Amino acid sequence: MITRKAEYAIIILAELASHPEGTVITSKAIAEKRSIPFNLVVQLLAVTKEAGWTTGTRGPSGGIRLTGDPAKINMKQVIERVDGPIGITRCLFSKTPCRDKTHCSLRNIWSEAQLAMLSVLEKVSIQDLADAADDDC
Amino acid sequence: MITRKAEYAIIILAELASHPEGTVITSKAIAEKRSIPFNLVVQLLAVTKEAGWTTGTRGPSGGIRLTGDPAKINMKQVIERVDGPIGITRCLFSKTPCRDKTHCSLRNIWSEAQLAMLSVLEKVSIQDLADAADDDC
DNA sequence: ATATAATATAACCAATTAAGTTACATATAA
DNA sequence: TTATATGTAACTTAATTGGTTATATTATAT
Repeated sequence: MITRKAEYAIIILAELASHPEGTVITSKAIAEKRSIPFNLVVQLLAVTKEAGWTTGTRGPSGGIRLTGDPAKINMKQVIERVDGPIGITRCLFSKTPCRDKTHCSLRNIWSEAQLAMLSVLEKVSIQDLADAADDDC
Repeated sequence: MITRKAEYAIIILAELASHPEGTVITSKAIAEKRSIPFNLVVQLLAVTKEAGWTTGTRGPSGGIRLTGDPAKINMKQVIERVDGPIGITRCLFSKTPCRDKTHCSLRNIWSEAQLAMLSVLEKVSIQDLADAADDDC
């Protein structure tokens, strides 16, 4: 399962993307605005920083901002950064050869199903999400 | 995540489907042939029985057989029976309205991604898997 | 300078879930 | 009537998830 943390990270990035460029927003403000536990925001910003997507400036009047283009960050990338490799079944994590032919063809199907899912998530960027927030629901 | 139990159930059903009609196979034989813990086979056969897909006859020379047409059982159905409702994110389980618009559009994307995955799993039947076991890998 | 507001980092914890086990009950063919 | 098979339920253990706590570090406003 895609964890809540990954979902939070996506929301945090979308929040940052919807802010005027050049301005910063504090972790606390993000946490309050998007109803995410403050400590988790901080924790996840460490991940996004590590990925090179965000930077923070400390001290009073400090805050967080995006470093790059949110149109170039897609949902799959964020999920993988936060949760690690994606696998809809345990089977897809193992690198050992198939146990038998049924198992092997099954693996191909898991793989196909997962690719179908990921192709959707790859197509949606953080920018898309920031834009969507303006549309009707 | 799709659990290993669901995967086992699929393998068990495929094994049953690849047996000559009218014959039975014991739980123990299935367990050994497919390298699934015997107790899990028994546990999962309770689920497939409940679903109306298998029946067992007890006593010596007893065993398990399919009740219906394996072409009419698809992978999604089996997964849902064993694991319960499928959801690639926690979000998709909740029935509460969206917290905000970003969250809402995000939910739509999760939903779309999940549907893409499920449409693959819906298309593959137990019969397909039993047939595939004969093909090359 | 220094107090304060902010990010940064790491370790910790409780609840849930996954995977498998154990124990026992029931039915039936030989 | 006994051995062989399925059926049912409760239990156990390890990993994961979601979140908390604690502490360190940095930079600005006064």
